[in-house]
Amino acid sequence: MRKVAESTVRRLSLYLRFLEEFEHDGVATVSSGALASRGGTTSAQVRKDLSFFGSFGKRGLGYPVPELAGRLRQILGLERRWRVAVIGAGKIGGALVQYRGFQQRGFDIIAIFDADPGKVGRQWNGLRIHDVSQLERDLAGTPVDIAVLVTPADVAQPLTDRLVKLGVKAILNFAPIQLSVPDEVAVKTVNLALELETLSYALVNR
Amino acid sequence: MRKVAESTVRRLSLYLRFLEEFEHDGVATVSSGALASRGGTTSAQVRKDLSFFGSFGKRGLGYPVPELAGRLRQILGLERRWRVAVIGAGKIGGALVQYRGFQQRGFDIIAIFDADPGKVGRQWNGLRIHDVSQLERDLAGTPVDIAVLVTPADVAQPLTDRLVKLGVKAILNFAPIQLSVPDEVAVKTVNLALELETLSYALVNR
DNA sequence: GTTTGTGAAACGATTCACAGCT
DNA sequence: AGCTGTGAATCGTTTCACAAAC
Repeated sequence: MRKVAESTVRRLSLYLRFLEEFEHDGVATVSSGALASRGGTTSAQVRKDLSFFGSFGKRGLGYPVPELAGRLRQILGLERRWRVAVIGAGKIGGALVQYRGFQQRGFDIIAIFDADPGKVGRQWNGLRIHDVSQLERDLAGTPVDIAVLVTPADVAQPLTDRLVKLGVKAILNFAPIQLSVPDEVAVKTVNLALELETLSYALVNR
Repeated sequence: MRKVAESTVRRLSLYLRFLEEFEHDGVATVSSGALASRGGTTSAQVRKDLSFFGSFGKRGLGYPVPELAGRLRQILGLERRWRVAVIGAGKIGGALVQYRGFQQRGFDIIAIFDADPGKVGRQWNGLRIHDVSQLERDLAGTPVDIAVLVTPADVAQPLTDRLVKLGVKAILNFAPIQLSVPDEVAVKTVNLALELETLSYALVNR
């Protein structure tokens, strides 16, 4: 079960969303074709994706909606809650902290940090913004699973090094920089400028 | 020159960022290896990526930094400015409007829309928030190249249809939904929940 | 000697197609 | 009859390796 493509994991995440809609509508079983059409892919792709993790369907019938949703939650690690620290209390950090989707999906923001003394001490969503210089002290007894980096590019790498030393095993990075981390740490970078530039490319190349 | 992989375009965008740093530091030429190490890829990959668009280097020497940067800007469509409309004046929309990277890279936000009467009429960064019901009237004489969708999922598709009818040719979508558009319209979806779930998957699978 | 540009090889992901179960 | 599960075929991307240019 090791060595599943990232593209597969992303699709599983989409399938889960669709399954939850089907579940909500009281649909009992769903075919790979139905799942595929909702997700812009093919039925063969859906079956192949699921086959990496087991066989959950019944031939001639399809997949039982609640069971498959449950298995996907299990596979994606959504049956437990994750402890998230947000580093950077700027506009994007603020939007993220407010975003209810985090909580809903099992991601609990347990701490917010910033370097600006004007922001430190303020409350956001009931959480006090801490001084990032106290990162090590404040997180000493508090395991953090995921750090969300929402800082300027120039401090992102040193902060990453500190977070890794604190035992953080996954980083969602919004700084426009390619972070270097040890192999055992997972990083996902969201780079808005880059997304816009792929659109710009698409606009000039047609 | 048609049919270049999206992964290639994304890397070109990264290379451009590095080239601009080299340019700033007064470096005159750069090898594919140097570019690769900054971007977490290989020298062969860099050369292959560039080879889709021409040959810009000198054997034995490397690539002339300012020339290559210029060519990449050209390829990526960053030599002109793009007109961007933001649909949705929520937290994320606000963060985007404030984000200086847009302006810097040639993306001018020319209009903001929202459905909430409490927000319509307010000023954001010198731009008045317009009523989204007036989208067609307000954009009638104003060509929009790119729309940034920052709305709830349930209104994203109908809004997309209206935007496409208005001639928008590219959409940066933050709504957690798979948009359907005609072939000639480019869509990039940024789905934060999905990014978090890939991290969650990485955390449980090691 | 160094580094590009590029066919060819290797690798990885998607699609096909069908046997096997319900 | 319908739909899954999966090897095999196909397609696309990355890496290799080397001749050509400087």
